[in-house]
Amino acid sequence: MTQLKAPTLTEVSRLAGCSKAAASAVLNGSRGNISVSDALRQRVQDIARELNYRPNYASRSLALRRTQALGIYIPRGPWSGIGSNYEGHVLHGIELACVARKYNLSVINMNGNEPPQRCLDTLVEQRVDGLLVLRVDGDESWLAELLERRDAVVAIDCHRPLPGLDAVMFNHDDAIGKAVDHLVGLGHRRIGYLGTCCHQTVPHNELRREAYVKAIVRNGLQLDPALIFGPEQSPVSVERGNQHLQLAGEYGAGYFVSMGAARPTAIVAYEDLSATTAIRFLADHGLSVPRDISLVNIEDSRLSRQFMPRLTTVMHPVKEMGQRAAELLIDRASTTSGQAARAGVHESFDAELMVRESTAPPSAPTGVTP
Amino acid sequence: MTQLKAPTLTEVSRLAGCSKAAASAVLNGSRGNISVSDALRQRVQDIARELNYRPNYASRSLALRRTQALGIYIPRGPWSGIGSNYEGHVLHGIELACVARKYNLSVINMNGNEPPQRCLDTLVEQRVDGLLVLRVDGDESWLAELLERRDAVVAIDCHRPLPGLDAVMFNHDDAIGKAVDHLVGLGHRRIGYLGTCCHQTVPHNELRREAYVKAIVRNGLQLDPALIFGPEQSPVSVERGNQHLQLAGEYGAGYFVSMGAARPTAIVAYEDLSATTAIRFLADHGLSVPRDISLVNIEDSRLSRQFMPRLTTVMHPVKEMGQRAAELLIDRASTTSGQAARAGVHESFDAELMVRESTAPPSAPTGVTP
DNA sequence: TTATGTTTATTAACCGGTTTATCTCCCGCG
DNA sequence: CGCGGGAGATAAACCGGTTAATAAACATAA
Repeated sequence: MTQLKAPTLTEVSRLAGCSKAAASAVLNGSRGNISVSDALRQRVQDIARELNYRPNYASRSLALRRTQALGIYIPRGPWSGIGSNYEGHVLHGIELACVARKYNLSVINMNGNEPPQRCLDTLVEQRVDGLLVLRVDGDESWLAELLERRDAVVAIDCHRPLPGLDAVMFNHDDAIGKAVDHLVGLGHRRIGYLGTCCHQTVPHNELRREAYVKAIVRNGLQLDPALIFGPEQSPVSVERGNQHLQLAGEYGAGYFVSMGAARPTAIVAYEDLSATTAIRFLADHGLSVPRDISLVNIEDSRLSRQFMPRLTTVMHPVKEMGQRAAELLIDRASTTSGQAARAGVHESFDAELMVRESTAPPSAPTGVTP
Repeated sequence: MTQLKAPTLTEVSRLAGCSKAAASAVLNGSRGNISVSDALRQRVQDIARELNYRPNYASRSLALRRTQALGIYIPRGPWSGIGSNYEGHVLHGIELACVARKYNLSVINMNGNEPPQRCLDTLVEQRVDGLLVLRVDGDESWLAELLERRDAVVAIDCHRPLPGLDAVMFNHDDAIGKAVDHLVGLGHRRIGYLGTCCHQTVPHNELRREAYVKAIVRNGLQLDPALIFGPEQSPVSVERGNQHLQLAGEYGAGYFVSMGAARPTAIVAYEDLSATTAIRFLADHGLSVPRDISLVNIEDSRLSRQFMPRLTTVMHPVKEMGQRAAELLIDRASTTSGQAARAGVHESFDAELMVRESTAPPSAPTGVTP
């Protein structure tokens, strides 16, 4: 069941006593050669307002070969899909850009319920003018087809630059760098990295680990591989899934605790679920954060801000990234230049350090031996 | 810029050597009187597959006067808009239903960036076949117009039954009842309610407070108005906004602490931001949860599960509610019965109690005097 | 006076599907 | 042989907009 029949342009023009073409020209700045007198213009506008006329979307899209809509594809990832802080902020940014440019947002996938191939369909069916793809990590073969077809696509958080693909990306070096610098500034010398324990490829983890290594070296510290917790140090092979971040926190904390006096005095932790689980584990083993060990978390959330202690966090401007991505996409979608070669714009976003309660100067002298 | 030209039905029919009508009938079970031979059917299907033909969405919508799309409107509320656990789960459920029924999801508003009147436009423009509206609380006058036009609308979490409006709703009585029963079962007799401190109407808060009163009475306990924290007990008039939930936690905890020995031995808290802030305040004043005071939280989130202590929570099946709402809407949108009088279906959802670490038997004898 | 332009429109052809009305076979039946 | 009827198709009219082609009216210039 649908509403009472909506007024059409034909009706408006009939009531205004003019042609459809004239009415059309009035109700949206026509790009053609049609011009209208002020009197007629006024008449059409009055009638349209009176009838509460709105152009039929399907018809307009059909005629214009343009939908003024963007699609968004959010694959299920190591995070919890939409509902996580990350996706929420990205969507907020995207929506801001869409509202500003009068675009609509069409959801293709929000929770991994649909295969990525559905993106292809959506574009071929011309439901949307362009596509935003979140978190391009593992297999991006399906993206290749989109790029080949010269569709408008922008990736948000693409783990490595893909030729010809526009993307907004995290500057992991900056984020981890700021975290490490902060800890070094507090006097820490033995800084651990608590990554994931998932054996499947999780690109962020690798990029962040590399960033950690760079930051340690840049600060003139001794790089100790034993201070890095990753899948190799995990006692159990963990599948990517709901629980793997918590398990990383637990196993990672266990790993560091088992080092005894050689354990790090500070930890950079991959994500807030890991970080908070780690803190709980440390507490269960008599270690208090930040008294006995400091911890910096990557990415922000309510959890980071509400936890006891509140987590010192380095966070990316996720909302702004979403907004920028949507702007890039709308630009690309509305560029008539058509088949021009793709440049592949890559924009990288720095992070911000939020100093809260989970970091403090090391309690013991910063030597290696107890 | 857009993709290489997509194949049209006309092209398919030309290559198959038949009419558009025949091709159309093959590629979607025609409801008309057109029948096609197996040979032609096969030929058309082969060609369509080869060309990777997909019907143009706008054209199809125009001809069918139906978009197979649902709109979702999420006003900015006391919660943080999308990105919160609540919205995330609702969306997940909605998406499940849409995928199952082959509907698309179009976003009208996710973060309060657009006024509700935009819903009207979207429906008049026939962008969507129906509308899901989240969290109908304060002013619902704009909804009246939609109902008048007999548009397909389903509300999710509507604070009170609106005549003629389909809705899925929280059963607050059940949720708060389970929370209070749990505490009573543990031996608590003085149970407080920590609501909001926002003077503006927040319907959930009122409904939950009423549910609290019913539950206390039902359990044969003495109803003590002093055990209810609401806007009247708040030292400061707080505007609805980002911080009001945290402030409620702080002021509410402060209020209960100030009661001295007469303070409740257990608290039912409105929301997890309030609950965790309250726990922090109590800790700052030497009161430990659950040792000195128990706390049950309403609604679940990562925060509830990761906090120390993990929060005992009563939670509604939000995902299922979203799913059911979308199903109701799709039913209503696809019912051709048209102008039939609106029944106004209301479905109420019970809650589940998750017992975790923030509740325990009261430490002191349960009398009123110290 | 005639050529030239400008303003103000209209007509009709799209866009790419769906569907109604119609038409032709071909078969069986009386 | 004549007729009804179903299977198998087609042509053309929609759906509701946009726009190229065109034309009428009028002013201006040569």
